Amino acid sequence: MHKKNTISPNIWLMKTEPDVFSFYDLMNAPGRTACWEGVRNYQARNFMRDRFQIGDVALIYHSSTKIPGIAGIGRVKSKAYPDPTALNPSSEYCCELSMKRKESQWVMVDIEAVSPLPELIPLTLLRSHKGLAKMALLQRGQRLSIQPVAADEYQIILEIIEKSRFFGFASE
DNA sequence: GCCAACGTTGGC
DNA sequence: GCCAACGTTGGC
Repeated sequence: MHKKNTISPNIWLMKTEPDVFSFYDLMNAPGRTACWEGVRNYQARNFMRDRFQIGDVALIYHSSTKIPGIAGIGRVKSKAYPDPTALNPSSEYCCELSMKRKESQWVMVDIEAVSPLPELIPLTLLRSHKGLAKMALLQRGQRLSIQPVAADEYQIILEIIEKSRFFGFASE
């Protein structure tokens, strides 16, 4: 039985548009680490603020692109801290409410690239796995940019990665 | 580019 | 606090 404790890391799925910032950009960032700025959804923010722990796993997902899917694995390197772009008038992430209150209403975390996948796991492949049917990402109309991933779902994803390492997705 | 489905806003 | 209108997300 899975027992929740402070040792086992949480697993998160974090969406990004690769045209804006891809997993490969993260790989090439100094220290392979970047701050995950620009999250502007309360539920996603609250996950970072209340639930993110250093050492948590982050599955980096590419959205709004030709082949959406999981591109790489990252790790949470910091606790949540205020996202300063909310207070930057020249940033596309500038936030009116934050400006009015003179305090960022948004948070971010530092994410480190751990390893790219042998190949991107397409959304279509995730959909084809029965064991992932309840995964948040796959639910109709799901748009949340930061989602918790269940331990058993993560295990299935790791198995998919292991298979693709040797055989590619042709084996699926 | 379309559009379904969602989150947010604001009038009442 | 309701809910219609609007804006956004994101697969296709």
